Amino acid sequence: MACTGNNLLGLKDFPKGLRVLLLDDDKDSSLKMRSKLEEMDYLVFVFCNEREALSAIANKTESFHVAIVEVSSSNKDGVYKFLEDSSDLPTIMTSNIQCFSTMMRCISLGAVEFLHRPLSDEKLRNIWQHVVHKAFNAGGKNVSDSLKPVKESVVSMLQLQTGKDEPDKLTSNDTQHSTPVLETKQEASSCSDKYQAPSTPQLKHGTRSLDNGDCLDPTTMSVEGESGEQDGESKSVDTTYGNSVIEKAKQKIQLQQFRQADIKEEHESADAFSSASKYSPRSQNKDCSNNCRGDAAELNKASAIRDSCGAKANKKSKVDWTPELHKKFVQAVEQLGVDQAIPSRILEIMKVEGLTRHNIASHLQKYRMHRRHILPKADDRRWPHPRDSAQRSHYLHKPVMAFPQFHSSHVHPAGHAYPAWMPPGSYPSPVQMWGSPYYSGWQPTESWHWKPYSGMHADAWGCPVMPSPQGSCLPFHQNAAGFHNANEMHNRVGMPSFDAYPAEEIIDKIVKEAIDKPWLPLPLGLKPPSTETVLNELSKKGINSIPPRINGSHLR
DNA sequence: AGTGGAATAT
DNA sequence: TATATTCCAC
Repeated sequence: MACTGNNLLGLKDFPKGLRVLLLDDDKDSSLKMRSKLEEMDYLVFVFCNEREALSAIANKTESFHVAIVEVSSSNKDGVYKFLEDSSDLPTIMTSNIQCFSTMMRCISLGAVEFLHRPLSDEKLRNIWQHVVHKAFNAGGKNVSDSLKPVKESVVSMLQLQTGKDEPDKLTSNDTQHSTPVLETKQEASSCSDKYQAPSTPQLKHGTRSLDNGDCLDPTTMSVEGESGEQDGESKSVDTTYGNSVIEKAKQKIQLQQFRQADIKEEHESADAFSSASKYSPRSQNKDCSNNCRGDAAELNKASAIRDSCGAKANKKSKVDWTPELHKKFVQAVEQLGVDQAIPSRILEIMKVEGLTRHNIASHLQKYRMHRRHILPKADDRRWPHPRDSAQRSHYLHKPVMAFPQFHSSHVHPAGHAYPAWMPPGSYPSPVQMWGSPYYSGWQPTESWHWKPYSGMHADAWGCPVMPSPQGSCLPFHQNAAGFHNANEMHNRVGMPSFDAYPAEEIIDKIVKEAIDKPWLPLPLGLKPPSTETVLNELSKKGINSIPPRINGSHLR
């Protein structure tokens, strides 16, 4: 399989004999990978957990040329540890998960490349590049014994290649990697320090502060639940991590997380879901009592290196109310009207597979509770008479506090991912789904797990979600923005404080918007007024037609 | 029996 | 804390 191209004859059977450390706690996955690699003439050594792998490395230093490490939501700790402790070994990450921070952290810890599954054969075959790269970048003296032969081999190959006008492809259809690598390596010694993977934008090892590199995102974890082992190489294995990837992941998340919740669902592919238990760095395999392949893997003995990893575990039973899901929920509630929103109907409208009435009831309970906090006694309130400004203010100031959520959805419209370099404080934390999106301080680890998909928090509790994309929240957002700056301090549960009241004119604006544009959803807390009152009001404002929404029918 | 909703458990 | 589960009235 390896070296099939004509021009590879000169390269002999180069990758042959390169020793690959394969760390993957999923048995099936590692077996597949192993056989592929062996087909390519690599020598593969499979490990189920990082301990075994690390001890193998320690016992026989430099006995591996390159490592391939599978990272999943449940084994990140181990993987990070492995990366930390095996800094000398070029390590390629593979994963089903689309978690940017995980990716970033791995790279920061020294991984040379992060490949998303499914892996193409080409990617796999080309892992030798990292070995060569290291061989030439480690500096003349520091080239380890195991790398010397590689280096010499490559040098001789290059000499053989001299005279050919073109470096050529190493494999029949390799597109990007091999050529540049081969071209560079002659001057590699003069090449500066970086050991840069051929296709992965990479940070210098250890340069990056990892203070916030934890992981972060159950939503992301959900992604990996997807039939990871779609062996078809159909998907392009693009190592660049563009927004499109994130977007795709986001789109899938919802379905996946419910699929996984469904007990009947059997084929869970590479990674079982463990998002139910929050990931806590540095607590390897600790909280895995009820599932976690990590445990199983850890129990494996070194002698059993090449097998016995299995134990796919657990189905997650908890529904993860991702922002998307919540958005859908709120949408349904809005559609039904808060008063008429009952679990069964919400369920109907949401049409989310796997979601049960109970799930919704539970969420609804929480939702209502939250609203109650925001709008204490709101139910008893009546649409205030504008003439009585004191009363109006009294009635409105609390409902109004929900507006910042519009801000959230507008300044950062759903579907827009923030650049990774954007300081975390620069965008509203998705964590504030239930509360104010304005708290911009650092979140506890488990709290900011949505960060990578920062677009996802677009809707917050009570934020009326538009059924159609009209940008219709804008007015509210603008209004809200006017006062909310004075209101950035919140209590510990993220609820807005009510100390500062919005300016009267802002309230006026909001009310006016609500009246003038009845097709927009009412801001949270603004109860549809009685027809009578409204008619009164409208006539005062010179409006004679009665918008359908105010008339009692629901936005559809 | 099925539902909604509050209370309670995990 | 978030979500599931239980309980109870209807």
